[in-house]
Amino acid sequence: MANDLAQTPKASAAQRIETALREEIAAGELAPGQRLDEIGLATRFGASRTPVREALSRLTAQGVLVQGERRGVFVAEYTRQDLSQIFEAMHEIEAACARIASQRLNLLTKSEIEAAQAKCVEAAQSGDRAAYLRANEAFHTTIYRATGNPYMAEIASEFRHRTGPFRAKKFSTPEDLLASAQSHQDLIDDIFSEDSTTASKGMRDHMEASFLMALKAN
Amino acid sequence: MANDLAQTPKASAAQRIETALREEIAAGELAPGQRLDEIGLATRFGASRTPVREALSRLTAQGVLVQGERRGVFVAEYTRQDLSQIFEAMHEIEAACARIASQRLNLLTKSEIEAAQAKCVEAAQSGDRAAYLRANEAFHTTIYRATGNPYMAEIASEFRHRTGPFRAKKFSTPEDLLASAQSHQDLIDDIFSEDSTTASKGMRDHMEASFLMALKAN
DNA sequence: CGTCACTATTTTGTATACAAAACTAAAAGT
DNA sequence: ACTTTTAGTTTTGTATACAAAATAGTGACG
Repeated sequence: MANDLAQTPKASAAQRIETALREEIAAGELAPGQRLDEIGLATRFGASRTPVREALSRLTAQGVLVQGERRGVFVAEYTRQDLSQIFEAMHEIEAACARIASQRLNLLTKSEIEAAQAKCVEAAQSGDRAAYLRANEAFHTTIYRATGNPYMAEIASEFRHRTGPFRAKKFSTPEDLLASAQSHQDLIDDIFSEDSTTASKGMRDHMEASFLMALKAN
Repeated sequence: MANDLAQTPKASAAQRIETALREEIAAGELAPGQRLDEIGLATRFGASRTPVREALSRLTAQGVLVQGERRGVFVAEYTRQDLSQIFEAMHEIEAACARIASQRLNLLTKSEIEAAQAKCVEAAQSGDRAAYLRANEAFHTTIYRATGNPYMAEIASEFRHRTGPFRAKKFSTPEDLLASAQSHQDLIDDIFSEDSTTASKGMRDHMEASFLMALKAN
């Protein structure tokens, strides 16, 4: 039995680098607009430029990075307008997920959503911000999966990744965590109503509240 | 002044290969499920494996290609279920575009949409199938642009490209063209109502009708 | 006759090397 | 002093080489 601590025992270097960079960007460790030089990353990850280039190439194709005018790849940097448009698109996609999920509910997906929400509540009550961020992520991912549509789920995940750096700062106070968890509960009620209009409106409301919370943190 | 016939004078080899492959796949020259071997492509394009790998990597990230279980990259092959899921996602995104567009109408976007529709009607009445396909494409793209949200527009375009090979066969009869044009007109009415619910429902109806037409053609 | 093991070939992933492009900076000329 | 040119350095893109993994093929043994 392999060591569980070795997270990705047989992942290629390119994949390791890709996910590592994605996480760092999502966590805001790599600031938007920052330039990523290949050789630096190569030495940092103890690899050559080849796998680094592959990782950068894929992240660029996903919109996490952007290719500069002349030279270099940069962490995607968004103007206020860009951000508002990206969030608008994200809201629409999340609402569509909620809509589809509401039409395809079953005992399994329902229990999965409830389990994910339970973890959110737990993290919120203990005031563990990092844990809540993870649980919140998992909650939304659970809804994506509940659509039963992997294509829909993938776009939604992609947008979540894109907006990661800008959502990272929210949940500044313990009260925010509890408010978010409550908002989740309202959303669940709307989705479980199995009415597509109610479900998508519920998600829009939740996303709106979440967005305002993010704005407040900046 | 440079020669206009040299389409991409300073495009990198990797980009040339990427777009060439994308077009071949969209045109159906490379069949779904077909394996793409790096060395073969390299010799075919007169390049080395490095730019080929970069192109394959990006196309994989975009879902045009898929990585096989064990070995090799393959042209994405969709099962009936996959297709239904992809179309479902596409419908949702198109509906979201219609919804946003309806909230952001102005004289310019209205006239653009009407102009695009006029070309559809013209092509439909003259029974020019190829022209209608182009006009239809332009019509939907116009709606994407009318959202004022390039991110939304890009996802929508992406899905339209993905489903291109499977929508190509529809519009078998001249009556289909006229029916589609009429469906467009209904859709325009719904969008111009400036009621987001009506607009998104209108697009859903249109997409549904269009989808059924595509099914009929197979 | 079938199964297992071992070798050989293909294929992928990574490293390194090199050429071309572009930015930087310094020097020369006006 | 300012522009232009030109050398130098960084950086990107591509090619080739090599190692590791995987599949296929071959033969031996049950």
